[in-house]
Formats: sequence, structure tokens, C-alpha cells
Amino acid sequence: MEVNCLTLKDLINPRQPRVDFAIEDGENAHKENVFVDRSRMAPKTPIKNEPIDLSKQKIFTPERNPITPVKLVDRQQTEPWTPTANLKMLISAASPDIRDWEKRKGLFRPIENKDEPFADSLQLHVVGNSAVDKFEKRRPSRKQKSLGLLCQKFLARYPSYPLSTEKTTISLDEVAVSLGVERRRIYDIVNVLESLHLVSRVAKNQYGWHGRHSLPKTLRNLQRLGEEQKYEEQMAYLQQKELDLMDFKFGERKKDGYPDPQDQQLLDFSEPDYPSSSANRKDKSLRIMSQKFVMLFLVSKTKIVTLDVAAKILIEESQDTPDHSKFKTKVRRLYDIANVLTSLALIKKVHVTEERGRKPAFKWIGPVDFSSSDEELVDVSASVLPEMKRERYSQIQVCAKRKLARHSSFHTVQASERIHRRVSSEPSSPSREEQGSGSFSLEIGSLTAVYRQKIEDSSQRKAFDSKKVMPPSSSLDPPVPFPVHSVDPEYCVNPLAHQIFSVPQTDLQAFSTHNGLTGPVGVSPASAASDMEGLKPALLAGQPLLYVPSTSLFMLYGSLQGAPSPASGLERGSSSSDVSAAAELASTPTAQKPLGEDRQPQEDGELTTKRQSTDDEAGPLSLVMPKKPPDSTDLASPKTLDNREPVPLEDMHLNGQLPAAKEVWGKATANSFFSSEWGSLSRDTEIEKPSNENEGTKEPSLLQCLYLQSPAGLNGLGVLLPGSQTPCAAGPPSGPPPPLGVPCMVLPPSTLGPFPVLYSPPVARPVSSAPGTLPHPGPVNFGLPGLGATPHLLIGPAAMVNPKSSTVLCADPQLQAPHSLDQSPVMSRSHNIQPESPVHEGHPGSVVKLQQSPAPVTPESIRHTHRETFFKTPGSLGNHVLRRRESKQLQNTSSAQRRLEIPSSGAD
DNA sequence: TTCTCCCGCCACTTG
DNA sequence: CAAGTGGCGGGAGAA
Repeated sequence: MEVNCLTLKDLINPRQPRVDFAIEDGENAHKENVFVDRSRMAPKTPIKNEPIDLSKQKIFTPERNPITPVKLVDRQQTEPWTPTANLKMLISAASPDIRDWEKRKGLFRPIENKDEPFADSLQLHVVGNSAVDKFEKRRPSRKQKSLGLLCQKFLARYPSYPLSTEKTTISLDEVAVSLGVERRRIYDIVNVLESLHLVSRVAKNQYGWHGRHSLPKTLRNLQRLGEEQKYEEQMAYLQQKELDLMDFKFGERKKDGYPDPQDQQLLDFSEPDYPSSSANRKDKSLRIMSQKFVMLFLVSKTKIVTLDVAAKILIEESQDTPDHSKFKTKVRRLYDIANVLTSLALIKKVHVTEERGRKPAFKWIGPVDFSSSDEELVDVSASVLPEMKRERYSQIQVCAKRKLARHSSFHTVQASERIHRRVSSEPSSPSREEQGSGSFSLEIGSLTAVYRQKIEDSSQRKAFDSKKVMPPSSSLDPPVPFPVHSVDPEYCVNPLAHQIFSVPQTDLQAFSTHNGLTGPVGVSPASAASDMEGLKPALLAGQPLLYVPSTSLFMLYGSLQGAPSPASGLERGSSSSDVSAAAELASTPTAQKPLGEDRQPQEDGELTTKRQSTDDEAGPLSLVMPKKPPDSTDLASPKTLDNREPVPLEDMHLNGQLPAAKEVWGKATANSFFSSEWGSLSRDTEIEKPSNENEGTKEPSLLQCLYLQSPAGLNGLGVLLPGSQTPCAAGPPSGPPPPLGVPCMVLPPSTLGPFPVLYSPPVARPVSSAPGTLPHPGPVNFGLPGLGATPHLLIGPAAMVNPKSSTVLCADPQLQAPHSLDQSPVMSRSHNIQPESPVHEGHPGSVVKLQQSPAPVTPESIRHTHRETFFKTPGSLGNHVLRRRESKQLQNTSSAQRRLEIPSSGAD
């Protein structure tokens, strides 16, 4: 006990150097090492250990914790506890996840290494100081206990796209125990997930896991509801109004402009209405809030929602008195929701800088375009929001209409004025949408303007500087230098979505700025930042690199507009310049995509979808990142994989993407965004694959693709194909080293010009037995040799790739095929082979597709991340994975899939 | 200081 | 009535 106390003190006063420690340090080092190892062992110990709350961990001392046998042992060994040792122990005992996470960060190693070899006095100090600090870092921090991280862990437990056959039930108790948190926290997660229909309550303490199959529908529905509710207008109104927190703080409602009580009532479609009949409101409160919150994003053209605005809207709807406390409470809830949504890769944190200052906000990074036929919408509406009965729905609609009627005029005028004032200068001519809708479109006028500016402004840099929306400087969003492979690290992180991310110009610029990327691609400073960060790196590793010439592409892109793409092109068609147009599309889902995107042409769906949401992104370049392919590892290593379920999304994406890509290219339309997810998802949903095989096939979708839209006419596109790729497509596993990482890249020379890119594949990947490993982020290096106009890029993944990996890749194609099932096998193939596809050759659009190699060798952790979930935390994942394995259902399935996959590769 | 948001009390629901 | 749910907001870690 005493020792422990000392330790704590030490922690508190790290500075105090102790001679004792000095000596001990050496020991500690060893101990630590040992400890670490044990910790690893620990996971195997009954999960029960985990149950301990992280929060409690702080308090608990080894002695107190009889639970973990490990500790006892450790303790004995390490009698001379040093703060470090203590911390380590605590941490390890606390949660394997954390442990892993930290390990990944490399905290331990450095320390350990240092300690062991040198037991210098210096070290002593070091230990006393830095070491302690480090330990503290290790100590479960608030971040580590964050709902977002917890949610990731939670999500990691279940397949994003479970087979129809597999019915996964979630036991709240079990989950709480396994995740080491109290059930209350699980409710928070589950409620949000439920709002999106990812889960549904089955019985007491039991939820059913549905996965993301219906997510597109749900979002579509929400979007529609949001539109009906005129959330966009409300947002614009609030913004314009600039209701400050002040208003709420003081509990004063502004008279001016503010809707009178009556109006509010009209506005309040929510509370009373939503909670379906009998259900108590409370029950659904968080769910409803979540849905509304999502709606705000979906209707927002900028796809950015500031918390204050969201909170205000919620307060209004709830008819709560707008006092400060209410506001705070709402904001808290919004954070809770946001954390979950972030874990789902649907939103990311950003900050909006306005006149008033910087405001916390979130940006929608999930699928943007779910437009579909009306009928679907209708159907969906019913299914998606169970709580919301149709009646309600109709009521809501009515309310919304009324609301609009009342507010619109008022709203419009003021908002418009204000916005104009801010933005007026904006160069871009208002898209018809904007004009049509009036100022609303400007909801975040400044932002919009900024983005627009960016787009239009040839000098992107300026735009960049001026841009008001910035990625959170903090952890999540470091303005990443061009994201290497994943466009935006943040985005990348989310790979979940596999969504296609457009590359913001800013990013591009930044990228350009950086002459070359070196080092692990994935690792960006950003990664370091947040909890997510830790994960990011892993993700990155798997992902391919993308290089996008910023400006040039941009410019080109703009020019391209002209050529509308036929089919799916509809949405895209507006392409280029019309960011706004795109926005429109986004906003008005229904009409636009009448085509039956769903099934058949997944392509369509995909194509349709992702236009980039907003202006900002409007950039011509769109990157499509399918989620990371399920890791090669998955494929490769059966073990690791098993836990997770497959990652259908990816597959889907791939399939979809390819086709889409083709179309795009063919059409020469510049921007095409697809969300393969959606398209794929829907398919999945529809088509459920009963057999593991199918899943297995899905997994293959490892590939990540980047699309750079290039102007339609680019003939000059430089395409780089890893030689291996083709082969891969062919599928011979063993063949020449398959190109894992990036099968091919097509870059318009012009664009590239500015950026010579070197892509050095990660050097040898760890040869780990693990199969296809993508080059981790680390390995990839970009250099800027001055490439000429000629094809700038090169990717040489193939060389890098291990044969194994290659296999994986090959396997992927096959796997993918299944997805493509819906479509044609050809599609699947094509995507693999893309280079081969005609599109590549002739098409103007420059597309860069990178397939990622799946991945990481080792790891489960990685794989997990990449896979469906993408949840960032790689580290944590690892543990989870293990746990997962334990978990029955999932494991089995996944394992099966894995197996299948492997074979497939073998077949190749 | 502000932003975040964990934590857990306690009221409401449900079985 | 006990257990399950989850609203709510204090208060503290992070930035």
C-alpha cells in the first residue's frame, strides 16, 4: 500500500528525483519489460479484469486489486515499485486496450529501452521526470475513457455489415463488462446507434445489431425529414441571427427576429412529435437528438454544423427555456452524440471561425448523397425511424411547412442580408440553388463563401488562408499536409465509410506545399493528437497514397464541367464549378437519382452519391477511399481476422467505385464522388450473403481507391500501374509480387507537374507472415523529384509488396466479385484491374486509384481498424480483437470468412 | 478560461 | 418491487 501511495505522490510530484528510484530504475526497466509482457498475457486472463472501470483504475492499487492475478505476480517481482512500474501495471491491469494503444504509440518501448541499457543517473532523473510524465500519459486519460473511443471499441465488436443470417445480439451487461465501463455509458452509445438504426432494442438489456446496412436509408430518410423540417433554414436563421450563447446564457430570448412563441411551437415538431406515441420522451430523447443532429448535417450545404446552432435548434424544438444551463446540457448531449457519430465516421470535428470567434463544430464526412427514388424514401421513412410513426411524420411535415411559411420570409431576408454582407463579395455566382432557396443555402454563409472562394479562386492558397472552416487544430485535424494516401488524415481515419473523400483544396495546397512526404504516410501529426489519432496511423498504413495536384486539377476540373456525364452523371453532372450544384443535388436527393442505382449499377448508386458535399470539398478532386480494404491481414491472417467480421463495405465500395469510376471517366465528368458505401450498402442489405463465402468475397475489397477527377479531356493522364496489379487482377497469388498498395495511378500530367511525386513503397514490409500487408503508412515516402510533365507518379507498391500480400490482393478481387455479385463479376474484376479498363486509358478524367494493400501484416489490430470499422484506435482494437475472438458469433463468422478469403487467394 | 465530456445520482420505465 | 433506462448537470481534465 505504502508503495502505492508513494507512487501516486510521485506522479503528482514527478520532479522529485529519488535516489532510490535510480537504482530501481534499472530494475524497473526490467520489470517494466516484464510487466509489459505480462500485460500482454493479461488480456488472456479473464476479461473480468477489464471490467474494472478505467476511472476506478486510478484509485486502485495493485494490492487492492486482487482480481488480477497478474498484478500479484508483478508486484512481487517489482517490489521496489517505481512510479513508472506502478503506472504501467495499473494501466496494464486496467485495460489491455489501453495498453495496446499506448504501446503503439511507442511509449513503452522508448522508455523501456532507455532504462534497460542505461541505468545512469541521468536516467534516474529521466525516470523521475520524463518517465513519470510518460507514465502519466499512459494513465488512462480522459481521452482514453472517452465515449468516442468506447464507441469505437463497441463498434469493433460487431461487423459493419453483418450477414443477414447472422443475428447478433448485444448484451449490454456483457458489453459493459468487456469494455470495462459502466452500463450507463453503453446506453449512450446504443441510443445513438439506435437512432441510426444500427441497433435496435430487442429486450431488456438486449439489443440487436443490424450494422450499417440500413444506414443509407436511414440517412436518406433523415435528410428528407430534415429538409421537410427546414432545418437548413433554421440553421441559417440562427446563424444569421447570431444568437449568441449569450442569449441563452441569460435566458433571454431575443425578441427581434426570434420567432415568437407561436412560431416556436410550430418549430417544435420535435419533441412532442417524435417520441412516438407512448414512448416516453426521455427514452427517446437522446435518440431524437441524435437524429436531429444528423438531419442538420444532411440538410446543410456546408455539411458543417456548429454545436451552438444545433443546441439552439434543439432547445427551441424542445421548447425548453433557453437558459444557459439548458444550453450547456444540450451541448453536452451533442458532444456525446458527436462522439458516437465520429466513431461511425460520419462526422468529424472541425472549428468554424467566425466573427465571433471559433466555434466548435462538426462536419459531415459520411455519405452525402443518398438521393434515391421517392419510393425508396417512403419506404424508408417508415422503416427507418420506427419511433417516428407515419402520422408523426405527416404532422411534422405539416409543421415544417407552416414553419417555413412563417419563417421563410423573415428568415430569408435577414439571413440573406447578413450573409450577403459577409459573403457578398463572393465571386461565385450563386448557384441556382442558392438563388432559389434564397439565403438559406448560405446557412453558413461565411463558410460557404469561403469554400466557394477556394474553388473559384485560382490562388488556392489565398483561399486556404481565408478559409474559415478549419480543421480542428487539435488532435483530429491537423491540417494535414496533403494526406498522403488518405486524403485527409482525419478522413482517412474514418475509412469506415470508405467514403470517398474529396480533397479539400486546402489540403491539396498544403500538400503541394510540402514538397514531399516522407515517413510514414499515415502518420501525421494529427494522428498524434487525438485518441483517434492513435488509430489513424494504423489506418493510414493500409491506405494508399494519393497525390493530387491541387490547383491544376482544380482548374482543370472546373473546365471540365462542361461535359456532363450521362448516366449517373446526373448528379455529378453538374460537376465542376457547381459546387453549389452539387450541393443541390445533395440537398435534393430524391429527384436526382431516379435511376435505379441500387442494385444494378451499383455504380450508379455510388456515383450518384458522393458528390462532395459541400463547397469546400467541392474541389475537383475527389478521393475515393474505400475503407481500407479489410486488411490484407485479414485475408492473410486468419487468426487476427476472425474476430471481425468482414468488411463488406469495402468490397462494396470497390465494386461500386470501379464502375463508377468507369462511368466517370467515360463521361469525363470531373467530379464524381461516390460513396461506394451507400451503394454497396444498399446492396448488401438487399442482398445478404448467407454464406461465408460471400463475405469472404466481400472482404477482398481491400483496395482503396483514390479518384482524382481530372478534367474530362485529359488524355495526357499519366497512369502508373504497378505491374503487379494486373497480375493481381489475374489473381495469381504467387505471381510476381502483386501490387498491393496501389495498383495504379493515373495522373494528369499537368496536374502532376507541380508535384512530382515519388512513391516509394514502404520498404520492405515486415515480412511478417501476415499476408498482405500494406505498406504501412510509414513506409511510403514521397519525394518530389521534379517530375516532368510526364507521368508524375509512380507507385511501386508491387515491389514492395510481399508475395503474400499479393495474394491477398488477388484474393480480394475474387472476394470482391461477390459483392459485385449484384452487379457483374466483371465489375469486380475491373476494379481490380482498373488500369486495364478502357476507362483508364482513354479517359480524360484523371483518376488515381490506389488499391491498398491490405495490409498490415500483423495485425489484427490494424486489420480491425481497417476493416469495417475503421475505428481509429488501432491499438485498442488489437485487444478488442482478441476479445472479440472470444466473442462467439462474430468470431466464427469472421474466421470463416477469412478462411474463405484465403482460399480464394490460393485459388488464384 | 473555455471547451469537452466523464461520471454517477436519481427519476422514470419496464417486466 | 427490482432491474433497466437514461436525463441531467456537477465538476474536472484538456486545450
